[in-house]
Amino acid sequence: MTNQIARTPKQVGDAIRRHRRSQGLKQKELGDKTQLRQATISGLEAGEPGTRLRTLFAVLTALNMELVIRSRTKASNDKIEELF
Amino acid sequence: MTNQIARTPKQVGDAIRRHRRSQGLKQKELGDKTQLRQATISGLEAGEPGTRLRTLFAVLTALNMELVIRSRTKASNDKIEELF
DNA sequence: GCATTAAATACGCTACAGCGTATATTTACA
DNA sequence: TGTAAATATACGCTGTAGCGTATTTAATGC
Repeated sequence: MTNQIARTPKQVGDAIRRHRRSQGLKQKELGDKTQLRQATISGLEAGEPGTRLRTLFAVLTALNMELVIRSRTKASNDKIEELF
Repeated sequence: MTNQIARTPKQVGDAIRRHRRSQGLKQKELGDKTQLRQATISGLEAGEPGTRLRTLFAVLTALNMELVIRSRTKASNDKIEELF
C-alpha cells in the first residue's frame, strides 16, 4: 500500500516525491499547480525542516493526498493494514 | 479511534491539541519538553500555516505521535478502520 | 558520447516564524 | 464570583523560507 509513515521531514519529502512521480509530474509542473517554485518543491522533497505547513499542504492538496495523525502505538492496526 | 485525518494546518492543530490534552499536558509543559515557547505551541494548535515542519515534528515526537501520508482515495480502508 | 530535460543550488530581497519577555484574556474551580 | 491557572496575544529582534532570476549539476534518451 502507498501509505507512508513519517516521523521526520525527510520521510515526508520522500513520500511526496514518490507520489509526485507516480503521477508523472515534474517538480516544475507541481510548482505551477501550487504557485510554488521548482526550487521550493525541491526543498520540500529534500526534507528541509524549515518548510512551512502552508507549503506542505499546498503540495499535498495538488497531489490529492492527506495526512493521518495518530499515536505511534499502532502495532495491531499496522498488521491488519497489511491486508491491503 | 484516535486517528485524525488532516488536510489543513488547522486540522493538524486540532489533532495535536486533542492528543496533548489526552496526555494531561499543558502547553507550557509541552514547550519545556520540546524547547519551544508556550506561545509557539499555541500557534501550532491554532493552525498557523506558517508553522515549520521542524516545530511540528518536535511536538509530534514529544507526544509520541506520527504521520501517515496517503492518497485521499481511501474509502474502503476508512471503513475497515472503524472496526477499531 | 552528446544533447536535452529534470533537479539542485546560488544570490539578493521581502516576509514572517520563533525567540525572550511580558501582559491580556479565557477557563476552571473553590 | 473571585481568584488562580491556562492560553492567547504583543513587541522588538534574529534567522531563514520562499520569491524571481539564473546557473550548475544530474538524469534521461538518442
